[in-house]
Formats: sequence, structure tokens, C-alpha cells
Amino acid sequence: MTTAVVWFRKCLRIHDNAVLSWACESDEVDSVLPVFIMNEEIGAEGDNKFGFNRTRFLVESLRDLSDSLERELGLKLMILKGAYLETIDTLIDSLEDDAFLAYEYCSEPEILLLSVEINDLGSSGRTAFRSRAFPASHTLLDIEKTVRSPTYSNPKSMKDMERIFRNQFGTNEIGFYDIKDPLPVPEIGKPMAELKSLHNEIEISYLEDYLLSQYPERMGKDQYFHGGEGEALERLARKVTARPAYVNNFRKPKTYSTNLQEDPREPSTTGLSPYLSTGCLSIRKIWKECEKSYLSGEHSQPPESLHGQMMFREMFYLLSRSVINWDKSTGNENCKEINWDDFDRSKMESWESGMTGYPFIDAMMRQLDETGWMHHLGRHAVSCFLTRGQLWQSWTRGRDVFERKLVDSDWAINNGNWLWLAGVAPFSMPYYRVYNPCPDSKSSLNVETELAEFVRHWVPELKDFPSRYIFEPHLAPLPIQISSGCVIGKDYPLPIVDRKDSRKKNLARFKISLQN
DNA sequence: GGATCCGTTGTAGCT
DNA sequence: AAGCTACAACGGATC
Repeated sequence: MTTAVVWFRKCLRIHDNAVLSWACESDEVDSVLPVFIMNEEIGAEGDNKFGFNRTRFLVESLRDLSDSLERELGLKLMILKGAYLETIDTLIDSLEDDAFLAYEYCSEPEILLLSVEINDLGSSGRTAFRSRAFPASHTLLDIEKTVRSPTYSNPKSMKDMERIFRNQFGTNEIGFYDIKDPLPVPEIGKPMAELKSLHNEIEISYLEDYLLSQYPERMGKDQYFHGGEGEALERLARKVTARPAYVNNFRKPKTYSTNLQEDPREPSTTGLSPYLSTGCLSIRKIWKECEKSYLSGEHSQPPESLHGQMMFREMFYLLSRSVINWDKSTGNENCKEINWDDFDRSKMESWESGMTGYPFIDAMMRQLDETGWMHHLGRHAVSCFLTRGQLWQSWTRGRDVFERKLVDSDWAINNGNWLWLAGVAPFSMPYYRVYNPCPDSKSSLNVETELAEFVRHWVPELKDFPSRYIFEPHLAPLPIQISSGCVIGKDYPLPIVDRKDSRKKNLARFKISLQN
């Protein structure tokens, strides 16, 4: 008799889940054990990779997965806490039947290494253990196959990605890439595996209680996104399927003037990224939903279109697999060496806590901390500010903060975006395009209303400040500061750097670094 | 092989 | 107020 251990890692869903479908349908399998392993320290702020919002989103996603496994397939999700390899080792020993560990391929170095170690578990005289890494459904492309192709070279632009997509998928009769339909939810489950209880097993309710007791205040606040496959599919239907005109007209760079403070009714982007990073939503599912819209008429094209956004995601996944030291600033062929300043605790803390004296930057950093979300162009502005724009700190520091705090945190994409925005990657925009931390009325932004209101919401010190000075309050005459109830330097910080001087100096430094 | 073009989303200052 | 121009100026691909 064989038990399929279905190891959920990123693919926190039952639709389009090849591993789960295999376990439910294969003749090789007699019983099933769905497992999630929590290998990271969670919840506490500090150096860990899971800050509060990310943890809450994960726990909600696990709750939803657990419920749907039970409801649809009569299976119970087991959650184990501990290091991956040890946990798997103990688990297969405690099974009554032969174990067949089934999991999805993952391109991250740590997991690639782990899959070798997992194979070794089977070869060390243990006949009752087999394992299989299934092709990933986390990406559209087969990452391993693509980077191992003799014609592969690191993609740098959308043109490169279009070539890779054409080669891998071909096009069908209506000119779309020939991408397979997502798998349906399996119709029948298998019996749940028999298992004695394990010392490191934890209940989801324990995690929920932990969050409530550790973060009572934060748990009480509204959140933009709730984790889970159910939420993901509902949001997909509401934001994408139901809005063909929105999908067909979608142009990412044009989503700025709408509300930066996520409005659950009508945000400017789809807000689906947290569901993609956890795998609550299948990338094939959203790709195909966009296609349905595209069939109805004219539509935007990559790089700006929704398909274009997904292709950039694929690009970062490819690069993160093919570029050694993808997450490092040295020994990384996709990272130019820049003489960033040494770590400056004061500057970093001002940036992270939203106390730079630049209200637009501070508003977004506070929004990130409280909600786990920031609009994509806000991410551009704050990362440029930290690196080549103003503070001249290494991108890896900012990367760490984003990784911990963002609900859509994703190793390949987060590193890729920082490489790009710090101006160090080969696919970067020209480095002299420095974002202005103080939007003004001459830009395309709607200053009078939305952005000013956004700042007043997240930087309440400035709630009574006139719009004219709201992005550079230190320039307001003192009587105005006093009558607005916020004296700059006392109630809200003075700018920690002069934005124009630092911009000029940093442009020159960047040029020198490139010449060396 | 030198010139030209292009890269997902720029800024500042002027009219 | 929107739109223009100058700025600053890399590096790889393409012709």
C-alpha cells in the first residue's frame, strides 16, 4: 500500500494542482496525506522573512485550503513546524504504508538543493520511499527546460520573452500562445492516510490564536486582502472576468492617477499578486481569463498589458534560476557593482518607518507596514529614493524590508524588481531616470485630490496641511505650519536629505561607478 | 564596423 | 494646464 504525501508549498489551492490531481487519480496511490511545512519563523518583526501581514495572509490561505480539502475531497491538511528535510524524514518514518512524496518543482536554489537531499532519503537503503518533483504550475514556462535549452540566454526585454514564449508554446489558430487550460478540481479524493500524531504538528487555530494574542491591535484593523483560494477566485471573477473593458485597456504605467490607497471597490490594478505568490491562484487560470477578454476585441499588448505583466513575472523566474547569486550584490552577473554607502542605520530606519521628511515616501512606507501593500509605482518611488535617488544605500537592504512586509512577497520577483529599480540590472531603465519623491502639479498625478488625501491619511501629522505644501511641508512658511498644527522639525521630521542635491550627487556617483 | 535605435512606466523648466 | 524641450547619456542589439 502506498500513501501519497502531497506536499503543499506555494501551490495553496485545489484547482489546477497537478500534484493533488495525480494523488487523487493515480492507481499507484492508495491513500493521501496533504501536508504543509512551516519552516520559517513567523510573525515576529526583525530579521525573519515573514512579517505580520505576510503571516496573516499565509494563515488565512492555509485555513481556506484546509477547509476546501475537507469539503471537496474529505482530506485533512496536516501542518508541521520545522526544517523541511528533517520534517519530511520524520514524517515518512511515521507512516504505516510506503511513502510517495509528491511536490511541485521550485526554481529557488534552496529548494533545488532540498530536492536532491530528498532523493537521497530514498537512496539510503529506504525501499519504502519514493519522491517526485512535478513540473511547476507556479509559472507558465517550464523554467528548468527553458534555461537548459541550448539557445537560452538571459532575457533582458519583452522581445526576448516573446521569443521564448513562441518557442515553448507556439501559437494557435487565433494567434494566442498555445498554453494548456488549468486543471479542474479533482472529483474524488482518496482515503486519508493513517498516521500517528507527530510532535511538531500544529493546528491552524493555534496559528490564528497566536496572531490574535501577539497582534491584537493589528488584527482588529481592516485589511485589503484576505488569503485563500476562495478569495482569489472571487477577486479574479470580480476584477478580471467581469470587466473585459478594463482587461483590454489595461496599461500598467497608466494606473498611477487612480487611488494609491487600495480601494476594495475599484483599485487601479487587479490586486491579484498576493494570490499568485502563495499559489492561491493559478497563473494559467488568470492568463486564460485575460484571453477570454482579448477575444472580444482590441486590447493592449505586452509589456503594458496584463499578459505583459505575467510575462515579466516569467522573466524574473527564468533569471532567478539562470543567474548565479540572483539575490546578491556581488558575484551576480545581473548586478552592476556600485559603491553604495556603508549601512546607515539612521537612514534605513527613517526610510523603513516612514520618517524621511518626504510625506509621499513616508505615506507609502507606513501603508506598507500597516497593510502589507503598496502600489507598484509607489514601490518604484521608495526603492529609487533608498538607492540611486537619494539615500545611496544598497538595494539588498530595501529588498529585505519588502520581503518581510509585502503580502505578495516573492523571492524571484522581489529581487528582480530591486535590481531593476536600483538601476544595477542589464534590463534596467537608464540610471538617470530618478523618480521625484515629491509629486507636483506638473506631473500626470492628481495632486489636489487623491495623492494629497493619500498623504493626509497615512501621515496624519499633516492632516490639516494645505495641498500646496503637502509634499514638501518644510517649505511652508512658519505661520502656515503653526496654523496647520504641524511644525516641521518638531511634529514631523525635516527632510533627512536635500532631494535635489542628493539626486545630482548620486547621478554623478553612479556614472563613476559604471566607469570603474 | 560605425551609426542608430531601444529599453515596461522620468524630471525640470518653460510657455 | 497641457505640452513641449532640454537634460542626462548606459550598453546591447540591430542595421
